[in-house]
Amino acid sequence: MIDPRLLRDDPDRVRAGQAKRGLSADVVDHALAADEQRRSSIAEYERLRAEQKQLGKQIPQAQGEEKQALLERTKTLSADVKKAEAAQGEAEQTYRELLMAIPNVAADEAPAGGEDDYAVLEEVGTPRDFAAEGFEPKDHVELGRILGAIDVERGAKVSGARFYYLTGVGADLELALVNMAMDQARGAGFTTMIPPALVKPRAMEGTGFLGQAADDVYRIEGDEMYLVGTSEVPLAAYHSDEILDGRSLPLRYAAFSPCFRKEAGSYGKDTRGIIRVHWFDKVEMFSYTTVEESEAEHQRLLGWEKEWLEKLELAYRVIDTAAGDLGLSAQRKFDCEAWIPTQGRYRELTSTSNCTDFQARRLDIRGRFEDGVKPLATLNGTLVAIPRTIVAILETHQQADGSVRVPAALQPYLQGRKILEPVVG
RNA sequence: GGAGGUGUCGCCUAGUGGCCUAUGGCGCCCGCCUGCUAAGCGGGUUGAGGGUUACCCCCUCUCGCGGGUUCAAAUCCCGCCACCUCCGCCA
Repeated sequence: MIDPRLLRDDPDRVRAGQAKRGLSADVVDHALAADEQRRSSIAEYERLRAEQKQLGKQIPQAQGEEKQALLERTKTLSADVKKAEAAQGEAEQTYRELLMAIPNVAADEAPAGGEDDYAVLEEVGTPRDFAAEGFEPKDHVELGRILGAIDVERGAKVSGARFYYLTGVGADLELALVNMAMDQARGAGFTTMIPPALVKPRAMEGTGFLGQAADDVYRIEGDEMYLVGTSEVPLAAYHSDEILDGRSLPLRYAAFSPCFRKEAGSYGKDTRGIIRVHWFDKVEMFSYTTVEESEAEHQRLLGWEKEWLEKLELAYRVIDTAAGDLGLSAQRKFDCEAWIPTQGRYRELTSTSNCTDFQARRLDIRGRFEDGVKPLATLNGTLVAIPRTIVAILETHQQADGSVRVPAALQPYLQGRKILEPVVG
């Protein structure tokens, strides 16, 4: 939810924000009108209610006919108050729905436009030149089969398309990556977390995943529950309805959790392998801080993501996502994209978003500071999304014989293995 | 899933229809006192919204949440949620 103050005092900024995302500004005008309506209905209700309270006080003291007259008047007043209250509630809800539909105002620095209008901030490392080395790289599905690491056929048999089993060294790889990521996060001062992956509507709604993103969310039939698409959801909702001590900030959490995505609208995209799947595990970083500090915190999250990719010895680039490709809650987003040899292009491995006070307003997360109580800022960033990271590692570090070199930093987490050897021909 | 109990301000707590504009304590903040500290004394201390706006001030809502009864609800009634105890089931 954007700051209602901003909408009222500077609606042009909000309109500009809509335009930058390629969205209509109509909702802004509708929300402004609803705000007017809401305020006048509040005034009307409060006027009647004050009168009712005033008269109510006189009744116990009144006697006889005077009392009868008062009772007569308050009886009709009582009905008016009820009506006014209902009208106010309705106006309030209309306003709130419109306000909630407005996405966070993109940062000035974020590029305008859609998916393809990102800005490349930097490229780190050099994509490996397999032609120069004299062999054709195998893709991760083939490598996964040779190593006995990934079983997509049985994943499809048991759970359907876009499911997989990690087996043997594949399973070992996930556990190694998770432990390594958690060690890095712990070392950076994060509190480690294992959050629930099944949440109530409030958490989903509060993080902005029930708007246009709702198609991508699994809902549990018969219960008002959702499977999270990222642990950002339970981590943001963790402190909902709380007022945190401003001196305790920033609060940083790193969570390991499964993630579930319907991938609606992605039919035909990335159908091969485990680049795009309905379920995967992830270690996610999450920060609570002040709006003023959020930009610096965003850079720190990006820094930890880069540190992570460098330890895995991957070639990657950082992009500044265009406004139209930001989630509802985000004001700015950086993606780290690793080079995938068999695709000949960079693919998103991690992503970090600054949601400023957008989610905090929806979830009622505030901080107490010397100058009062204010909504906090929330930020999230991927440390490791398992399947894509495995894809990048296998494809990047493969050798001509189908074996895969283990990056030095990962070796201690893989029982000291330096090479993953093929188990089938 | 069944039965019973509980839910009041950061924490504990008083409050059984109008004098609740919610009590008292702890903690916290400000001040006084004081070699230092502690103690003592005085004051302050839920949050949201509206009006007004330099500051102040006024009003409404907020006793787990939502309805209802009533001129009037923390208080009575109904539903929901959370926690506790017991039973059943279960990894």
